[in-house]
Amino acid sequence: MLDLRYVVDHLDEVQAALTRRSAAAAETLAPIAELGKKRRELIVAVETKAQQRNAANEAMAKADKKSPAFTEKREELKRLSTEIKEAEKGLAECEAEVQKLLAVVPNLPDASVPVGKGEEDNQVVRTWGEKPSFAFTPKEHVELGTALGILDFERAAKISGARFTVLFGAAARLERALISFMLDLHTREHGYTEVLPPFLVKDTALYGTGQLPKFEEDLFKTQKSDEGKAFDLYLIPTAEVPVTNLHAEEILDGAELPVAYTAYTPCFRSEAGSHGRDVRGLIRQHQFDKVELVRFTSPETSDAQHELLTSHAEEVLKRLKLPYRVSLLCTGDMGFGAQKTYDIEVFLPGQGQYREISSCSNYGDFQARRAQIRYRAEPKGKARLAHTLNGSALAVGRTLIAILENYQQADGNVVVPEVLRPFMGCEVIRGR
RNA sequence: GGAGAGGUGACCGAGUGGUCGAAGGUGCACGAUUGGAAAUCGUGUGUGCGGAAACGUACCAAGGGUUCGAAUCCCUUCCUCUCCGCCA
Repeated sequence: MLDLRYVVDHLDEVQAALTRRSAAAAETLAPIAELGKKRRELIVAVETKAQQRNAANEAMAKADKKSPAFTEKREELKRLSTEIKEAEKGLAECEAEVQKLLAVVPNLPDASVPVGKGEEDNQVVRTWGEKPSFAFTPKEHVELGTALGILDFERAAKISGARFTVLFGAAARLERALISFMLDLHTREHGYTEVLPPFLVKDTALYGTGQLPKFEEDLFKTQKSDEGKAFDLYLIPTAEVPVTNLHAEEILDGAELPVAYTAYTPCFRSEAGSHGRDVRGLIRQHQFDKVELVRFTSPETSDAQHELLTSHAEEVLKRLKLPYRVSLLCTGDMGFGAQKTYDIEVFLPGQGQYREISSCSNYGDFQARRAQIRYRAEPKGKARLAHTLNGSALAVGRTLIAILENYQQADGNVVVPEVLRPFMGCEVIRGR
């Protein structure tokens, strides 16, 4: 969420910045600023009256309760009190209105983010690794996995419908190996603390990270209701939600920054708008595994921390010897809350193209303001909003695909990347 | 699921209608003392909002109500703890 005060006081500047991302979003700013001004006026009005009431009440406390003056004063205060309640109601409505509007305004893009409409305007900033060469036509993971009997889409559909997959044998084990490998790397070498958070969260947590109120249709919501007692939790779409909210409404000790967490969780997405895209295989699923990195930093260091976090995600691909490239997303392709995002795309020989396997974003104070995540740089200093960052490192299912496609052999078997062999207990996947 | 007890500041804990943003303690910060430290003493120590500031205002789980006035009384919800039941 943007800072209301800043929007009111620097409307032109904020409008210009947001226009780079979306003209439509920028148009909502003027009415917000108007309401912001109105809000200030209402606050002054309410507080002036409250001050009168408080002073009068103090006098009442000392007055003789039987005197006629007391009775008279009481009547007067009754009126004032009613007035205050009215005024407070108006203020609350104004406040609610402005919050409602502000809650759906996306973050301002960082100055270094290129302006663009969509994917095609993203900038490739670096490429790593050699694309493998094959003496045969490389297959896609669906074909490979199905032939090996380790990926089963039909049975998944029987149980759960479209966009689910059953992993058997070596694939299930590979998934688990990847999770362990990634977590070990991040905890032992990159300094992250491992977290295993709840997979069901309250709406407030989703509001904190920005999925709500605007993107409810992408989420799965539980509905256990009995006799008026609601149990309305959402399945997490990413570990970012519970992990970032770990420090919601907290004031962190500046000396402990940056705080770095890594978490494995399954992720659940209804992907309501994605009908027809990536229908085959496990690229786009309702449920998938992901290892996430989350960092809490000071504003001064968040850019450097963003580069660092991205490098941690890249390191996973380097160790697995999977070719990839890193793109700086343009304003039109960035997520709602991000101020700057790098996508890491892995090369999939079967598809003959790069596909997203990680997205690493700096959210600035956008999430911190929503979730009230603050820190104190000096022991007696003022509490300031922290910056939050997160990135996938990596999306496990897509990593599994990348391994199948990049390490496939002419006979349809798949060589296990060296670093995973201790976890897999074998060098080649030959079937279940 | 049944029965009971609670939710007060960084923490512990007092406070049953006005003088309470809240005693006392711990912790923390600064100062004094000391060769240095411990101990001791003194001072300070929440957050948001409005304001250039002075200051004002709001907040004692959350929301609503009673009252001129609520941390204190009433209602609802949420959460925590104890015992029993159920359960991986």
